[in-house]
Amino acid sequence: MLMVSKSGVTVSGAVARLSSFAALTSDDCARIRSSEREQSWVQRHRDLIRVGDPVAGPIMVAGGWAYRGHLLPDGRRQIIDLILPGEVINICFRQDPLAVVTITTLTEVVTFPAPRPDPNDAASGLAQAYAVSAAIEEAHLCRQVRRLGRMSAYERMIDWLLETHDRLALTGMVDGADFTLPLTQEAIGDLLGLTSVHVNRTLKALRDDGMATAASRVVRLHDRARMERVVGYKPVRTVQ
Amino acid sequence: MLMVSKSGVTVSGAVARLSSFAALTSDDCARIRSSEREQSWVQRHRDLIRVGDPVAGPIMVAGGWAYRGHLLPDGRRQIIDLILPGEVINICFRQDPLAVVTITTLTEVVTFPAPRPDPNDAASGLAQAYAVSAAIEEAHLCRQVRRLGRMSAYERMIDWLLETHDRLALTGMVDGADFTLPLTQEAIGDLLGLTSVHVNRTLKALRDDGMATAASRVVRLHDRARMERVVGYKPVRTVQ
DNA sequence: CGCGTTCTTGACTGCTTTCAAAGATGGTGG
DNA sequence: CCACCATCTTTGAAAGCAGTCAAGAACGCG
Repeated sequence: MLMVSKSGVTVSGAVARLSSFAALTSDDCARIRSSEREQSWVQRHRDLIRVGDPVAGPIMVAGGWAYRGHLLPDGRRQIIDLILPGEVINICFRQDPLAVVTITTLTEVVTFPAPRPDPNDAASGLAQAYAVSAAIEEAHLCRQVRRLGRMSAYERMIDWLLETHDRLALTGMVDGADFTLPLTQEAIGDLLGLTSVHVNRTLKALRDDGMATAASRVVRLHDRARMERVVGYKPVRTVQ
Repeated sequence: MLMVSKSGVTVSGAVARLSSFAALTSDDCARIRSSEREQSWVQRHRDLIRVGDPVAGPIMVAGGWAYRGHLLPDGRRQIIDLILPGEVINICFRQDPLAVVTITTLTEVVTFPAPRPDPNDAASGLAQAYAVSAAIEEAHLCRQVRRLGRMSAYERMIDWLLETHDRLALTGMVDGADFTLPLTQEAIGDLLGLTSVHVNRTLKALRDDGMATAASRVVRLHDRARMERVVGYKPVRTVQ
């Protein structure tokens, strides 16, 4: 009865991800599972949250892909970072905060309110899991800056594919070296600071080099070891 | 007796900055001022904090410039974001956290431990000020991604100069349209994802266009209005 | 089956890098 | 006070990576 979109995770994936960040009580897990009932569907290409909106509380993205992004006055779009199914957004440590950045869906998305941790216990498992999740999000932001500032198109693509595979693995959304990637080449370009034309050429180069293929929404990493070597890849550390 | 480096702020600037984020009690301010006594000096080009180091508590950078950065295996350097005098680093909401990124000094730097907020009162003025500070830091990260991903060298330079002027103004470190910028053109390049040669050319273009000059460590914004128009500049909102 | 979106490829342009070398600057010691 | 040296800035010429423009092919949805 509780269905998620095609690119969705079961809530189990999301719980597994948070559990790997901090020890959740069985009550925590139960609260997450029960809030699944309050889920809402959002069409693709819709704003989930706009800059300046009040931040109501943490939100679980149960299924579908979204992004934090920025539109320049002349129409150029930059995708700041992706939000993958099973990840939690709107984690915030300020009182009565306002959103700093707009979040937009790339696919149809299913969300539900994630349980708020006990405000009197900042050390609770749930609060810690959210804090770690936020820290990892920030680490991904740093990686994104590094990618855009100092890597060639070829390196950016490799680094990002590896990172995305690892992130999806946390919620069990990979199948060996394969994963589903519901992004157009234009969206990939807006993420990696390239044109869609050059994304296409770069993917072709990766294919010709036998490193990875991306066809009909499925990515396969053929030679992960070599990809890691080319960009000096290190997974985002678990930061405690 | 308590001296700071040439590019330093008085602690008053740092207190003013935090006070603009949340209402600090006079006790908070007194605690900040009194911790100034525990200050330490760090030479330029030294790591203040290394990836994986345990995070002891918030640290005030009372004087000097530093950066969060990443070194690629082949020596390329990316400056993720700058840390300006009067800003607080190591703000963290995890239990027993480890540093996610290395922080390195660009100039001689003076730091002292910033007071820890009451762990039982997440709504205290100090805790809120730190939380807002961290949120603004993240907003700057997003701006940085946008700059690197979708702006030309010319636009990046303008956008960054405007942002830096605004950030320095929070601690009273600007003199009208002027401010001191203790960075080499190579460091600016590592920040903006450019070579030092192209930084030089870009600054020349800005000078020729009558927008801004940067000579002997002093930047002057000659035509802020036009600079803002060129890049569609909006200051980082106060995010509550 | 038809239409809009997305992908693919070619040819050409141009912004930024690379390589190189000369000039300015600033700090240090004689 | 000045010579000297390292560092930083400035400029030119040439190469290259990625962007732009354009058009045809493939795909997917109704």
